[in-house]
Amino acid sequence: MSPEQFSSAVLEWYDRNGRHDLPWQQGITPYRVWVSEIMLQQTQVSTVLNYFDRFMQALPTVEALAAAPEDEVLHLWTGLGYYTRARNLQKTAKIVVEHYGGEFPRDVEKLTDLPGIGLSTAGAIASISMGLRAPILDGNVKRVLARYTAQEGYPGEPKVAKELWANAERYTPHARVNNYTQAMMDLGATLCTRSKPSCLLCPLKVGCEAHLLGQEIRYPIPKPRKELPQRRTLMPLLANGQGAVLLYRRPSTGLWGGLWSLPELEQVEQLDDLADQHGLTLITRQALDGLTHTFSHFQLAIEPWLVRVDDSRADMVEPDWLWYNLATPPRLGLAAPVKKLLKRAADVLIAGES
DNA sequence: AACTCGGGGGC
DNA sequence: GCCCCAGAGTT
Repeated sequence: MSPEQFSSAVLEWYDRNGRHDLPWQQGITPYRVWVSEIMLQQTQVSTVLNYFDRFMQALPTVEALAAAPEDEVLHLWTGLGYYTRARNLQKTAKIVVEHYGGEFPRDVEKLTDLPGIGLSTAGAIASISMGLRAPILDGNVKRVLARYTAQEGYPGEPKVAKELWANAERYTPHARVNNYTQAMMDLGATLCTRSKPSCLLCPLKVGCEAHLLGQEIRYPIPKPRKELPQRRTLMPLLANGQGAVLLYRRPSTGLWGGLWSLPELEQVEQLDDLADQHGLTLITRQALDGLTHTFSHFQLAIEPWLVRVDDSRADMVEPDWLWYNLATPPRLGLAAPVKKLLKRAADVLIAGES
């Protein structure tokens, strides 16, 4: 789509389906738009709704904000987080009052010089409250454009950010910029969402490269993951003469809470201690192929051992321990890699007996 | 380029 | 429990 077709489609959608009732869309002034934009930095609309009107009622003008005690401003901000925003808000209010006569400068560059106002927020204030043709690139627009252009690379990289900004500038129309800016944010917030985007309702689906590829979720490319911490553990599968493996129930809280799992050892020599604790006699041991299991916060390398034991002198009733019969498996919760290992053990034991 | 600031919601 | 959210400032 040409930039004209792009912005027209977005504006038409906005007129029919955009949000027009948000508090900061009423009685639009640079002051109200500015305060809303600062509140909305890294903060969802539903959260800001609980703060905006209260803030405006207490401090209705930039002069009131400039003159307020800092404690009052922070009080009005309590619970919103990122409290530097509140302090910068008042710093900027004082500058606007003392240096600009109470009127925000109609100039993106001068706006970005004010504390707490970066390029995107400056663009939003300039376009929405002043009608200046200024692009924005907040999280919503970033997502919409990254998908529309199937933008490769993590947007945090300067090169990628530069391309996204260039596209943001390219598609920003000369007319109705105020509505266009709001429209792009609405589009990103309501249709072009991070997960489960409503592409069928999207005015840009015709030209959207990500949609064309069926890869909407792939964009924007997420921040590169830091390498996960590595841990290792030994998991012995103690198999008795009846083809059953010893499991224990993990504490109800924490990792694999309440699930049944295999014992864990740091080194194979600890097998003797483990056997002693359960009154077992070791017969043979056999290393199985290792496997890795990835958690959200670390990666676990598992070294499984199939260990045949004699349990004839074992105490059968230990709380939170049981013999899991591989031929007639009971129905209980197993950690994923444990389930996998039990299947392997069953295969080996059956193959070994036949 | 990486880190910090923060509370809340989605999955 | 992560990731992400109408980001910006600091190191």
